[in-house]
Amino acid sequence: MPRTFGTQPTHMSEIRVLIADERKLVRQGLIALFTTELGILVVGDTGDGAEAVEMVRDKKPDLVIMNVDMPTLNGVSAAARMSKVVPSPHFVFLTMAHNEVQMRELFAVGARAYLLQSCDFKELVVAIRKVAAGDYYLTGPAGKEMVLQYISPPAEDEDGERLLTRRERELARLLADGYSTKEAADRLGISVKTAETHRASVMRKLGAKNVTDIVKYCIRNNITNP
Amino acid sequence: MPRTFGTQPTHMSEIRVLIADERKLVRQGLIALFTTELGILVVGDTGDGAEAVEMVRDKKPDLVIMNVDMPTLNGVSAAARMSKVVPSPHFVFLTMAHNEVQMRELFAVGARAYLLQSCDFKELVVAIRKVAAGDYYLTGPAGKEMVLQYISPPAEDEDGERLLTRRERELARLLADGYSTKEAADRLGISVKTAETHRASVMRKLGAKNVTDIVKYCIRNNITNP
DNA sequence: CCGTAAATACAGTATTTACCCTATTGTCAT
DNA sequence: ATGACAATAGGGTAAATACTGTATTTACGG
Repeated sequence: MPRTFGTQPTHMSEIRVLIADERKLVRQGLIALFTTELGILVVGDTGDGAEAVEMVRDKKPDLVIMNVDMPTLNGVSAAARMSKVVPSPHFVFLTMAHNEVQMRELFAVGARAYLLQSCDFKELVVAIRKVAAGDYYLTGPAGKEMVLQYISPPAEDEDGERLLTRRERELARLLADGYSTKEAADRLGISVKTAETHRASVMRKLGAKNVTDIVKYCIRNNITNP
Repeated sequence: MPRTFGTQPTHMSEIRVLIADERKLVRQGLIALFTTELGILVVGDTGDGAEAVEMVRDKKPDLVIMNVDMPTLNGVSAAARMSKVVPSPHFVFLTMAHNEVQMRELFAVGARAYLLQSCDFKELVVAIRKVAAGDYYLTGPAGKEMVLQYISPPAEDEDGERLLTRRERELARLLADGYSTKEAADRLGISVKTAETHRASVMRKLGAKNVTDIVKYCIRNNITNP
């Protein structure tokens, strides 16, 4: 296991943590909480997905605490990028609302822990220690035995929910957040034409007749808020 | 002003704050941050809107820091209920993403401050002190001069729902139901041009930038379902 | 009854977007 | 290598929307 070498002259070295959450207030709050927690060191924090990838390269954290609901770069794709960095970190995901589909995706891209933001800080610490020890952690209601079920099968889609690709979902989210196709294209750094293609795919796959349907789909699936 | 009596034998008494956010992790983080901030005392925290109302009654905070995106009881209606408590607190709202319409609604129900969760903790402290001093605070991009514009004239009626005329509301509903402007016009038996006028009025009144905002407004106000 | 404001209705024109195609590249598993 | 699929992008036409006006109807206080 790559995790068992590199930073363990004394096997009681601190767990190096990177915090990725678009809400600075939340990051600051977590940092404040971690200062009282021995054995866990926050080596960096960022509100931007792309920057998070950079910081993983520079700071080489043992694990990344990431908010799933990051509009600039969603958890799934951000995690996928970070996984490519040489000493790849583990991932602890925080989510607003439990979402079965989302959870499957996250474990598919290498998540080690999945926690609700409504959880207690103590629980987060427990999760971090477990993950740092090479273990998995799933929040209460979702049983631990579920983990194995999630990490192995890529979770095929029969609900008609996970048929969206990464890019399609990112676009759908931006559209639901009120951005026009053009604005969304700018945000994603792609051509308007490409964004239109993705949008068309989203609408075809969801059976959406217009943007309104996309908005409602995203609200129903906790991808965005009304 | 009701705020100037009750808890100020020494006018340097602490500002009593109640934190209402569904995410316990965030509440704990804020509490940790506030412990280092002199003059601000967190008298309670809750993740439930209804409980928040109770706590306002019991703890009599000077102000309530509330997350707008609470599913159990949304910010607008929660604030409306709390305002009815005898020494009614001021409100500092935290939001995930800036939303013009939402902001109007919040100031209509008595908001004193409106901040993004991506703001710095220092900014939150500034906002709190301003509000405690009887002032208003609006996050950076939204100019301060906007405040007066929002607090005095907007929101004619209590619910903020009847600021739309009959026709405008009918159209908004159809749009939120997924009909195009043209289809909605047909349904209402009016010209597309007229429908466009109504739609423009709706968007102006709600501060909606596009149809997406209208959809969300209708969902928030139970005019349609997601 | 009358004046005024608001609501409702509609038009023309310029610009933007949606929506239909096709097409290339890279990745990945068979 | 080959087929499947994701991601990228362009072209062209119809549709939607923005912007700027105007006219009729309704509501209401003086």
